[in-house]
Amino acid sequence: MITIDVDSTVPLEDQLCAAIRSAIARGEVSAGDALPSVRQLAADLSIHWNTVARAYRRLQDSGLLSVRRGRGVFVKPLQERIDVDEQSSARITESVRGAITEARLSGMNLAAFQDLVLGEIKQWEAGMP
Amino acid sequence: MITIDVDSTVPLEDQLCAAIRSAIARGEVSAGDALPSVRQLAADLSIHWNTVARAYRRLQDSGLLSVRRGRGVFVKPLQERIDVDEQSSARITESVRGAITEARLSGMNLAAFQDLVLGEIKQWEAGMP
Amino acid sequence: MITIDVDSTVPLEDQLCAAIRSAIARGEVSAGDALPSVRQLAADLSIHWNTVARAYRRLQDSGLLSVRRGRGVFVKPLQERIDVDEQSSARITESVRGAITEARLSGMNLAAFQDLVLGEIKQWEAGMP
Amino acid sequence: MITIDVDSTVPLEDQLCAAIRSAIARGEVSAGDALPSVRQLAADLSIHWNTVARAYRRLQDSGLLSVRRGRGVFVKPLQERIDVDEQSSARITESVRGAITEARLSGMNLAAFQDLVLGEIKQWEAGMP
DNA sequence: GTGGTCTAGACCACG
DNA sequence: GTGGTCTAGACCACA
Repeated sequence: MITIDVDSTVPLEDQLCAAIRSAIARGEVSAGDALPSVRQLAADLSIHWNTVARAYRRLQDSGLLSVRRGRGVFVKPLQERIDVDEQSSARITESVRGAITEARLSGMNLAAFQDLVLGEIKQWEAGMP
Repeated sequence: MITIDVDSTVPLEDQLCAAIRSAIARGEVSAGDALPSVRQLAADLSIHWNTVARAYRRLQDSGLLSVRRGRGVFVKPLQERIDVDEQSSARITESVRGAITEARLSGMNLAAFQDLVLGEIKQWEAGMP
Repeated sequence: MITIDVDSTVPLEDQLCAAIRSAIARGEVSAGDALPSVRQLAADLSIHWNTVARAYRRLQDSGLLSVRRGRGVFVKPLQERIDVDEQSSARITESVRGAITEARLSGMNLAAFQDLVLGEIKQWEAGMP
Repeated sequence: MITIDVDSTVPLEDQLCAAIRSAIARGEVSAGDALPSVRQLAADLSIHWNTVARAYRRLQDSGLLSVRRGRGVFVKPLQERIDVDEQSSARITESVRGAITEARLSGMNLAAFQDLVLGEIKQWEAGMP
């Protein structure tokens, strides 16, 4: 399910991108699936369809979606995605370091953090088919 | 070392906050240490001092820094910080999930991700005094 | 061989026109040769036959193809083509300038660019009957 | 000088991108120079400033410009551009082949084409400092 | 002052 | 029907 918070200071477009990325990552939509049309999703979220179109386009540019005029929007299969190799590896590491930064700043115990991470990974594992 | 990227779309102010948080988290500056003055840091980074002042202000509001007029800016010790438990726990989890999302989107192996995280944690451990 | 990229932002119709023009230019199909039928080509490319029909129509209008109902689609001989002198000269110059713009933007050496062009021309020469 | 044709079927945004690329390539604006502000250029061209902003952003994404909120828009020096190596080389070759395609389609003589290209290159040379 | 985001709605071209 | 482009103008955040 894709949801956004119109009261957040984070731009709707960014929220949408994140929500869709997350939905794909969690497997809620699979490769080849069609996403709601620009106008449909906009209506569901009560935002302007232009905002949805911009988010879809950004995700196409980053290789996650295939936006086809007159056809609709589709999730690309993993192997056809562009950035799998170079960029994404760096982005994952960056993400992990960001999490560690948060943990250290709040004085979290090293062991506690490790538990947290392993717990989240377990949930990931559990959700897998 | 605090660096920023003037070409990024991320506001300089946000970048600064993140960079200072990260420096504190990595232990480059310790509790009680003084940070460069607003004008000094602004000159070092070639940005407007107003931007630095606003970033310092935000970090003060979130309890990380102590800004004393005429004295300077100092890193607060952990126990004096405000947000240790309440918000930060949620933020850490959010961060970890973000990392997992990235990993899944790029088709990364579960075990590989776990290795990556544990490796980063080890580096954290090693850097600790 | 005619290929298209359904994920491109460039309209399929435009891609098709360009691909056919290129195939003719490269001599893959010669004057008098028949092109695949609208429905045949559409099936080969997995696109709507309407799109193919429109592309053929455009190329007919620009004098490259001859579409004969019930017979098929044929490549016109050069001398029967319409636009040999008038527009095309301008278009060629425009094309060349575009290439030069690209070269300059990427800081390419003048001599290197000249070599590149002469090399490509040689390939053209070699491919000629 | 940056001009566009509002009657063209080519999107204004695309025309703008091309015009700015060309202006940079021809050396009308140099590395470090400021471009007109979004609203200024829009007023000059009698189009909406949003369209200008989108074009500027695309050129930033492709590494040609540096768009700084609150500061303005600047031309990046060559060495700081992103795509100099891999992509642009392919794009130049593609461009050259496009020009050759046009030439062959219009039945242009091989020697004539070569002359045309060398002439254009001379103009490039002449315009260089 | 700058650019960024969002809404609103017209109009177009593609499939 | 789809998405794409452009205009228009409000509102915001940054420098």
